[in-house]
Amino acid sequence: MLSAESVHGGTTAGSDSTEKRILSAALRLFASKGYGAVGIREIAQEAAISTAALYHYMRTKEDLLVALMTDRMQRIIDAATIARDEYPDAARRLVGLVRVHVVAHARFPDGVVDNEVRSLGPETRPRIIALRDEYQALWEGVLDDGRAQGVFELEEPRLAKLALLEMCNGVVHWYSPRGAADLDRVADAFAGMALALTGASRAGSRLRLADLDLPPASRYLAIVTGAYRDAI
Amino acid sequence: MLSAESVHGGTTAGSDSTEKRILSAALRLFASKGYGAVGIREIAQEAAISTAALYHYMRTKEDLLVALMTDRMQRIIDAATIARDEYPDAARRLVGLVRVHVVAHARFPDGVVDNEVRSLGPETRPRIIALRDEYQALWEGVLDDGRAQGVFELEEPRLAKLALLEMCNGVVHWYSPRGAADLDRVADAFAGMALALTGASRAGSRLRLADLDLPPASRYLAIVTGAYRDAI
DNA sequence: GTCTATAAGCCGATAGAC
DNA sequence: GTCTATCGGCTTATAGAC
Repeated sequence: MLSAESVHGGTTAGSDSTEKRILSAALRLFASKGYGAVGIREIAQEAAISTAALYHYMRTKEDLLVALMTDRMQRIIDAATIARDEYPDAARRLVGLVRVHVVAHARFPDGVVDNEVRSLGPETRPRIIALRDEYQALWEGVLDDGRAQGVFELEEPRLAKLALLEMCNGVVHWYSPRGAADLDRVADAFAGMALALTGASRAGSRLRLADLDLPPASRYLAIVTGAYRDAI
Repeated sequence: MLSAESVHGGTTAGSDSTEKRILSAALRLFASKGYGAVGIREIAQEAAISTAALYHYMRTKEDLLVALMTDRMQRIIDAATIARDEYPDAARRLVGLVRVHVVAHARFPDGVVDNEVRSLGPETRPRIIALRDEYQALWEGVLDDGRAQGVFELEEPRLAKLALLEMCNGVVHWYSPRGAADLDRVADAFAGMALALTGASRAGSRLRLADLDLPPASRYLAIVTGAYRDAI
């Protein structure tokens, strides 16, 4: 049966396992057309098997969605945690979270997680919501720390968290790849806007991305591709 | 046949016209479940008519979506234009756009416009995209003016526009009404964050919402409810 | 594990009576 | 303008052979 772990690769290089082909096809289709608009025939055809064979790997179509969402959430939580823990200060931590989120959403179809929670039934929804809350807690923690340290100036940290996340989520709606340099540009522009939005400052003057002496954007690309290794 | 104008009321108070009931039911269902997940039987039942009668008012299900999206886009363009033209300076204009957008998205199911463009066919999509571009041009104009006036500090105004719009769109995903005072609080928090994100400043110091001496939030609520009068 | 065949029901849309 | 009845096709999911 499908599970988050089973998304990871493990077959000999060259030909993907049937399971991985199914998950890959489903993710691609769900992301582009929406869960409700994708039929299992379509998934089966894209994975080059029959619809009946599909049911050897999954119990219901919704299981497929849950497996994909769980996998994506766990991967981005992993990547975000790594990025956060690389620095102790809230400003650099925030930049890490933004860069990871933007890069992950631009390079992988992670938008399904944000958009398809409503497609989940009452039994599966709470599990995904819990993962989403875990991820949001990461952001909330950084914002609260930054406020306590006097780095951020936020009147409504909870609303700021939601604003930042939605602003970064939006990337999936308009970003289309134009090379790695372009992705870096977008990720850094968003990191800069996040610093501005949170009112980040040091010694009374506005803190900009360039002031933080961070490693090049490729560092964050590496974190994301690491956490998404063998991802579908 | 359905059109944006026909959404406006005109019947004697008390009982809505069949047309309005249909549009109202469709909008509510599309917004909560997504266009693809809603059947015409469901719309018909919610509007208390048969599916056949539905086809007296529309040609296809997609027509229904197009009519709703066109209506919403035109209304928010109207409201945003009014809010923008109340002040000549870019900072107050930006605050007006943000407040109108947040209030409209929180009080009306305007999220369909943002989320369902992918459900449109190749014939209807360009018409909605054109309206969306018109609305975005309003935002872009304010950002460009503010930059020219030295009020905003933006390295990537086009990305800033997208970030601001997505951040405001996100309100539909988490906002649930807790009274008018709460909506004002959210709208003003977002206006403040927009000023911060754009690096708004005057005489070298950061420009905050309170510095702008704007009328109470009810003014923007009035603009929105005016533009959305008789809206479904 | 994968197939063909099919069940049971919903899909958008239409015919034709009133 | 609204109805009942229905078309052809698609939906999720299953039975049973191999």
